[in-house]
Amino acid sequence: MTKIEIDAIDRRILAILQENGRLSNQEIAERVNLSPSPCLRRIRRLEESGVIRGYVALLAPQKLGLDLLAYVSVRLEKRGGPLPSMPAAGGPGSPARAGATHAELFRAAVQAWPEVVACHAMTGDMDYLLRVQVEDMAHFSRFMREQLLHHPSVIDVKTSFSLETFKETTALPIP
Amino acid sequence: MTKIEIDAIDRRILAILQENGRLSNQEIAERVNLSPSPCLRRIRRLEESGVIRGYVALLAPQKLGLDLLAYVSVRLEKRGGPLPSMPAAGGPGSPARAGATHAELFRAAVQAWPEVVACHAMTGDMDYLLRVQVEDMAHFSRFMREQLLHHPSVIDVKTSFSLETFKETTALPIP
DNA sequence: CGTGAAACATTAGCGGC
DNA sequence: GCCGCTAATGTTTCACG
Repeated sequence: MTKIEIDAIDRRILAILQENGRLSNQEIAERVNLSPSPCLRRIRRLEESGVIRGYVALLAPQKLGLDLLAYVSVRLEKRGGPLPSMPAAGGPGSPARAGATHAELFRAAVQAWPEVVACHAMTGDMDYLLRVQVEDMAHFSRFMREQLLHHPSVIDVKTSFSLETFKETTALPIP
Repeated sequence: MTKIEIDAIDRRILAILQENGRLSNQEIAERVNLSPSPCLRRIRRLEESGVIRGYVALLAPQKLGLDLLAYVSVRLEKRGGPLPSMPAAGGPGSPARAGATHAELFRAAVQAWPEVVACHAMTGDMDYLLRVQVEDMAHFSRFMREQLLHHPSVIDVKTSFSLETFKETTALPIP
């Protein structure tokens, strides 16, 4: 987590790459009025410092048949863990660990569920907010029944469905 | 919105590009056991059909000083628009249009606010869910006062803050 | 689907401001 | 320190078998 100086040119480079991560270094260099080598040096510096976390392709959920997006608020059991003391419990491959708290177990489960594309601990009545992307209501129902509600740490859930998405960007407002 | 067939190799290509959108075509071709040209043809087809929406760089909010993430539920005025009938109201550059509904005005405002990185119409008590990314509580407070609560269509808001993000991926679960 | 060749892009080293 | 040039290397892309 090295501290890093970001000047006006760096900010322009970041703004460009947030919109199109596949532009060639030459193209970017032209747009920021630099020659290719210093431009590339800046990009590498931004990558190595972690300001640029990575490059990804964005897919269209509907084209893949992922027509249902839900936000699910979750409340967890607070006291102790579900396995108070089982020294050698769970064979290899079991996610359960002795001494694991409800929160730890829940977070590990969330990592393993591909339909959960985001999970935050939140202020307010509920403990976690999950963003869940699935094909349809049948899949959502199955996910709730067999995964989320089946999880021993989950006490309560509240779901809201997205009717329509009006804005959805990975581009952050660069200060 | 052309219908498109996606086979097992296409799915592997999509999975790879969702993780790293900057891999060379050669590298991808190797991983899916194809030579570069048919692999590139598949990628182009996925791009042109819209399954691949685009390529972006992902930035680290904290490295940019964007330390506060909030989810804001919004309820809108339902009846009529704020300008019931002003034939030529609003100079050039004004977003207000004669006959615009509250929902239309609100959505246009959301598009123009860079701190709002996502906006969905939702089921449940509230009409919209906004994801808001800002530097700190001072900026959030200013955004609420001067933008969101100042908007004529907004009746009521409820905010939850993210305490910690445990999962956050742009990678969709390919069915 | 695969091959090969031309066009293009990336990257390291070096000199100059 | 940061910029820009050059030259070698690697990658993309297209016509064709």
